[in-house]
Amino acid sequence: MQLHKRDVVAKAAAILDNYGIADLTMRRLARELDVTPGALYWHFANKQELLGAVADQLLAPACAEPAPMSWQARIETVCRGLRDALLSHTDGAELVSASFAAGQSQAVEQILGGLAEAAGEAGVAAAHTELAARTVLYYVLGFTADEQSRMQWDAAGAALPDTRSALTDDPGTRFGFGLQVLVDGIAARRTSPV
Amino acid sequence: MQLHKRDVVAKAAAILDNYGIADLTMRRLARELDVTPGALYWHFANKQELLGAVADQLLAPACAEPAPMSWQARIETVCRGLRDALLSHTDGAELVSASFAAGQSQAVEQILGGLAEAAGEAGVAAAHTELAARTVLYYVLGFTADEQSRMQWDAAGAALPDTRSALTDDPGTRFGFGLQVLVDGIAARRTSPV
DNA sequence: ACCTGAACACCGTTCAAGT
DNA sequence: ACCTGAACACCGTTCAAGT
Repeated sequence: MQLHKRDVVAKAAAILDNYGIADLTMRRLARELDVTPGALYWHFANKQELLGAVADQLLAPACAEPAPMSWQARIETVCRGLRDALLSHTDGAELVSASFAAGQSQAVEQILGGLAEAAGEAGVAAAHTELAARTVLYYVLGFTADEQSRMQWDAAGAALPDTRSALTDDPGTRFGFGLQVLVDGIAARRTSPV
Repeated sequence: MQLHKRDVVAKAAAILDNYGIADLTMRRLARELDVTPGALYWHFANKQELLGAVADQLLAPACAEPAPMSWQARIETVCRGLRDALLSHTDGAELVSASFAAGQSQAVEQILGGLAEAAGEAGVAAAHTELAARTVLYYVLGFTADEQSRMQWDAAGAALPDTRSALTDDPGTRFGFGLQVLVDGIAARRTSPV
């Protein structure tokens, strides 16, 4: 039967989850779909475009507009949602970072828009809201890519020492620290009254 | 004559500068050094280790300990030095990000140490200085990788519109905005008097 | 000790030709 | 319109064998 874009994206996501981004190749994807590599190029211009489609599917849950709330809560909600989405698939942060860098993720642009809006509500000058949004995004992508690569290293390595304290070792708490830094920093950049 | 590590790293840096990271392959590097690809594996365990050595050479100018100054100035100095080093070679930010993610850059760890020290001077609790340092690093790497990939896009594309205002378009100024957000955010995280 | 030769197991992409 | 077959131009890594 016919190959559809959505089947290709779904199989790509499955490979990502089961084997990681290094094994997500056009040839392997074609093999698992029982087609020739060339067939994929009828549906996607190139590998980057295909990866962008996978990234956007992965980010769909993080694109929902949140209910009205304070700008601080909105930034926190968007960032936690983004991190959760990235963590939901193996190498999700790496995939999304690459797609963003290649300008192939419409979903990231949307998330960036939401963050910029929140920065505007915080009182950041209109000319700087986009900068504030990008600053936050770089943090979320950097932190989560790091977190996810450590998870893989840990999974293959020794057991964790049980001297864990939530304040320094729980990834969610660690993530929150940087988030708080950024929220406080944005508050300090306000140029207009709220 | 004999192949030395430093010759390999120097030639790799030259390929990076002239053709970009996509063309920095083990086979091409070997060809330009007039050796067989296998020869490189006598000197380096794998490609990641070699790229780590290139990253560390590139970052050497950013590793100098700065003169005594306020913690704010120190963070700014370290970050500007890091960005300058990344911009000094084509795809420098991408190379360093990859080497850092692979745990192959001793220089990045050193820079991270300097940032953590500055956070400590700012009054951030000892348990959190490393988190603060990473937050800053993710920003510098993310911003600069983005900046550098746009440079390549612009170089191939149309001329820039001349409606440029330094406040929103000069990359150095744009970089400073996020830096200020982080510095102010760290100041807000102080738990002990300075 | 240091390097070659040759192989192994792959890549992304293109495109004439088929159905 | 959609896909195959086959090619093009590559990859990283290993390792017996040479010097």
